Amino acid sequence: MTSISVNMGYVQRIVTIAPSCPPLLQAPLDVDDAEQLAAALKAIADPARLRLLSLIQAQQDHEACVCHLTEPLGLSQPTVSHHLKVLLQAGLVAREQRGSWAYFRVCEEPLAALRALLA
Amino acid sequence: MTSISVNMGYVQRIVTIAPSCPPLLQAPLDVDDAEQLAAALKAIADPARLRLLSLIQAQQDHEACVCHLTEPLGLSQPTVSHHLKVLLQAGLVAREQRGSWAYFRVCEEPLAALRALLA
DNA sequence: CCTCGGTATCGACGACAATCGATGTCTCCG
DNA sequence: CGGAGACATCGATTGTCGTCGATACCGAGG
Repeated sequence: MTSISVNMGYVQRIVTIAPSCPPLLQAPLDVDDAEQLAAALKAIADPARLRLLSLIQAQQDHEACVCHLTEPLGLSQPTVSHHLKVLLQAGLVAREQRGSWAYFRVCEEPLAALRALLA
Repeated sequence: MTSISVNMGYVQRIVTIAPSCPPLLQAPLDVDDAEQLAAALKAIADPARLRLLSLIQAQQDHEACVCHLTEPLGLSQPTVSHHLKVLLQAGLVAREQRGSWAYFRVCEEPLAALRALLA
């Protein structure tokens, strides 16, 4: 089962794209599957979040803390933190606290699952 | 070259995802590439539009006119027309007028291009 | 403890997008 | 040419989202 958490408005909740959810063009999507897939896609349909994923992956060791991301992104620290939260609750990044710093890594599995559902 | 038209706000414009645009996790995305990719993703990050693509593809002959889509979608005709316009300008569907009816077909190439960029 | 620095949350604001009813446009057909 | 039907556009409304400054939280080090 492919599990993807998504962001529904500002009320965050966890959903699961069931194994029965067919690829987009292979069978008519029911209402629930469409909403879940759309929510997952919304999590990455933002230039700041796409650049965040790309920037994190571009670091050596493929991880970064917030203070290394605000300046290359050109966004304020609260805004970066907000986008990381969206990505975190979408399951697209993982967070690890080490001392005072929070390190983020990209999770590639949900991205691969999304790719598969676009077929 | 992979050409994808996208919807920027309500001002529609055509952009091209250049061949130099690297897959998301293989090199840091520059600002323009990120905006274009996000705009293309936004076109499909909507449950109504995902269901539209799915519904059109589920018809025999893989095409449908608007009047066959409003009822299974549960949306008004102007709303369906609006979503089809977004998909049309994103290059994700093609429109063909035959008599009084407008037939829409899914374009699979842009979807494949999007999948490739998520790697 | 108390401060300091990194990060998250809050509240507000402005922009955008999904939806609909009303209306316009175009095509076919009598 | 005039009516009917299919579809697009317009205008208005409502909800959502990206952004930031201010502030709260929290671990580390003196």
